[in-house]
Amino acid sequence: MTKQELPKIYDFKSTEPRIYAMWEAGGFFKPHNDPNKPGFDPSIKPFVITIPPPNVTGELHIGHPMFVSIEDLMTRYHRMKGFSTLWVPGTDHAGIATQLMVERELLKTDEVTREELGREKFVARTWEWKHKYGSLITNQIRRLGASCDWDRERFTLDEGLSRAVREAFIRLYEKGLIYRGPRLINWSPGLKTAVSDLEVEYSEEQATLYYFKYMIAGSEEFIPVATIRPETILGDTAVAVHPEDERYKKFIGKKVIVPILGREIPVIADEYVSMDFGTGALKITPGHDANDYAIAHRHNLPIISVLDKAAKINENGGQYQGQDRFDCRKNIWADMKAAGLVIKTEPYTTTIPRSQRGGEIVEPMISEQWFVQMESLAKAGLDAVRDGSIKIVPERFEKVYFNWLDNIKDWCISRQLWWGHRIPVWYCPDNHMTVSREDPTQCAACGSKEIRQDEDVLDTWFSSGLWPFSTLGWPEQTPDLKYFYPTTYMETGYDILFFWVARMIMMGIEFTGKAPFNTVYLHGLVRDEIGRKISKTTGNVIDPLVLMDEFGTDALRFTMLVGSTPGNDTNVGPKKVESNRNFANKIWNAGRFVINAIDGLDTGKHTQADNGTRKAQHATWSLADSWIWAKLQTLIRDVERQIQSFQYGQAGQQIYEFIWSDFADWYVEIAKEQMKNEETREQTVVTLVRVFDTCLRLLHPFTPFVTEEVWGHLRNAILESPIADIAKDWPDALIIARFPEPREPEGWEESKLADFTLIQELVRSIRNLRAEKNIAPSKKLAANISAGDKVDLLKQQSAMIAALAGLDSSLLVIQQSLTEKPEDSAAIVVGSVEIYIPLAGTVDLANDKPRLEKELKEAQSHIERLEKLLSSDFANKAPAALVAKEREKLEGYKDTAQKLKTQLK
RNA sequence: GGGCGCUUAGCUCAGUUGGUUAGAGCACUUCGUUUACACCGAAGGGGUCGGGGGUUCGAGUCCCUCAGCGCCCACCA
Repeated sequence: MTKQELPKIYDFKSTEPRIYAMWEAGGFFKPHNDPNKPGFDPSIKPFVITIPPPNVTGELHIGHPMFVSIEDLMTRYHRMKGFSTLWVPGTDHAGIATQLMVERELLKTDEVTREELGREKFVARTWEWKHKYGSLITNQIRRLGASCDWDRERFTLDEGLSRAVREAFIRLYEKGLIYRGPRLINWSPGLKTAVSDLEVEYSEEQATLYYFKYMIAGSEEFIPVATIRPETILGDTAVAVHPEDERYKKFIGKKVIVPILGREIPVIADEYVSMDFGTGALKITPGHDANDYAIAHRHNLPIISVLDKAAKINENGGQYQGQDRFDCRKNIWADMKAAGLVIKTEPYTTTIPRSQRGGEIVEPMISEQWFVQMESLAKAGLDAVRDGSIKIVPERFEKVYFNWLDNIKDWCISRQLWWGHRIPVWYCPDNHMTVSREDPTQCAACGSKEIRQDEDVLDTWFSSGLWPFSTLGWPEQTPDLKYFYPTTYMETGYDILFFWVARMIMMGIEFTGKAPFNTVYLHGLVRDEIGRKISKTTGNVIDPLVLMDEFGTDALRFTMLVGSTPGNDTNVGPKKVESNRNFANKIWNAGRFVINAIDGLDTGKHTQADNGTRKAQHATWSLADSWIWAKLQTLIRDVERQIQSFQYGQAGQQIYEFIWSDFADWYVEIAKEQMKNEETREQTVVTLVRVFDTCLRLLHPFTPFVTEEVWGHLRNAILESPIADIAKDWPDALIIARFPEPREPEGWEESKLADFTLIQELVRSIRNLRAEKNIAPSKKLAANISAGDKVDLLKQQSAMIAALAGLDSSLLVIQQSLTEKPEDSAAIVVGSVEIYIPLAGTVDLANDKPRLEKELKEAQSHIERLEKLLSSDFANKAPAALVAKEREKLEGYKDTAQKLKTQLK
């Protein structure tokens, strides 16, 4: 492939699908060491991630690129490191979300509700939906470049995982950790199902506090009580006061009359009641309030439910029966007012419990549900993190995790939904329970054939909690499970630490005896360009598909990775993605340049030195060759260290800067010069190739598409060139190439770095002068250089300096010291080096003085600072090397200052 | 009521064993279409690192404290 055939602009649109198809068809996403295949070697270390399964009916949102970018980076990095790498993909049945979606669709197309359709048909319908649209999200995940082993794709409701769910339920049940019973739970009236504590969100809202009278039976006296939910008065079974409260002590043990209903209920004493809050008296509604429920238990109070499943007042609500909870609130208050029981109302800010899904107000209600007893599970989960079996990144989330598990409550796992894993419990007419791994045909206790299965399904998170091992075949001891479990990293958002991560840990330990992963990496949430939470109502939704269409997948991925740090939220907007699109294009064009350089090599003229021989030829390298190679070694070390410590953003940033600033802006420009010379040409191309190849390898986990594409072209170009040996052990695709390792010892050729930095400074100063003096870039300048002890270096590098700074080589004089100061020249001073640019006639040199004075002033301020520093305790207490470095700097500035002073005389 | 995070250039953010002129992208100014790239290049301008105190030879980085913003957890009617 020659330059003409490669377009100037990287065409990600046609490249990405082609590259992905190539990877997938090539089997590159599969672990190279597969326990199901002959030749399996158990001693090879696996690296495993199970994907946080997206909702099967979901569509790509901006959160997906975040986790895919990170997990794919982790996966690709380890694959390139030689691990037998497996990223298990899959989807979640997402009970409520999916059911709602299908219900909505059903209503629209068929105008029937799910109840009208019936359970069996509805579930069938949902499966249809899943088959039809389930691949939408996985294809979108593919588009992000995810290198998952799609042959191992799983679904939480598929046969194997359903078996796992049933096994897990039964084991917990047999252990006595699962129980069923009426408890106060959070009820979602719209969805008509119980939800767990975690699914309730509390929002601060303006509400009204209603003050009213609880009349003492047979008396004109009353106890004032306040409530936010007057309709719950219907379910009151006591009024509680503090035992020490002088105001109400006399009423303890007496009866009060429930407004409107006229029931008599006791006045009780309980220390829970705070005397200095509200009226100091508390109405007790055990059926609809968690605290009241607890108090009722202490005092053996009856429990009255007044709401039905739709949150309408039930038969216990007397005349209000059938009213909606909020209508009842108004009506009962009006009636109480009429009865003279009302004291006052006042505005009040309080926390309102709302359903995480849909946002409706959730009601605490008594209901028959299934629970998992969490205490022992939580303890094991705590220990695993405490003893270091599991590490959480960033560490601060460990505290959050501990805090939650330390205060854990039993988990309500039953949901009154149809889409999900049905609870594997059957009842006979005598209400014997049969709990079974296989669907039973008769009651285990009485043999009755008339058994019916529990109507409820399990909380979606119950099956997700098994994900790291259920996807690998558990409860079967499959080869996959034996080799790939426990998995390595669990990467997900901090927002589901409790929902998912904690439960996977607890269930993993419970069922497999092992922590399901050794590291939890938590990423932050994606916010919009100015840091607002993304929501449909704000209208700031960012569609990743649009971003990919416009800027390419690599650009989006790089944006996600760079500038974000573990556990912190990230702002994303099109501008960032655009600048990273430019980066992809930069890589493309750097590639074009290198390929072009290879194509320029003349087969006849070049010896076929092999790679090893070239490696030994450092002595023949130019300063620039050594410099870029030395910087590359540092880069490799830094990137390795950063990836190991999960600083992916930093790693990406460093590679970016190396490619753009060091390689493209400096080395490539120098290479253009070096390639003009037959003697340095081949070596230059070899350096270009080796450095650029390393860059592509380093970058591949970040921006897989463009690196793979360019690398392919590069490889082809090399293989057809006289330096083909360089690529002779390269694999077919970059995705399976080895990740770079340092090739030289630390600190290799450090002196070259300093030498090159001096050249850079000189070149910059000359360019600066040109800019300041408004000298046309095309104008070649003459220069006299007094180089002092750098004379040999500058003489050797004169061609390079001339080329980079736009000097005329034939008018470039470099001497140790000039015999006399050139007239009519602008002077530049860098340390001991003085450069004179004759500018007579072109510019007015009279006004050159301020420039030099400014520089002198600057140098002097440095001298002052450094002298102060070096005369302080710093000189005695700081590491010697550091002190020496500062001394050297001081000498440099002194040189500069002194020379500038002479200039100014 | 507890806990956590953030506060660094006009904007959005990096800056992990404390090391001495604090970085990037975008935006801005000037110049430039030199055969990798104008999705580019060159040269610039711009920051008392939220305030105060402390530890240290040395603090954006560690400790204390205050302030503002945000998040999580929590049973006060």
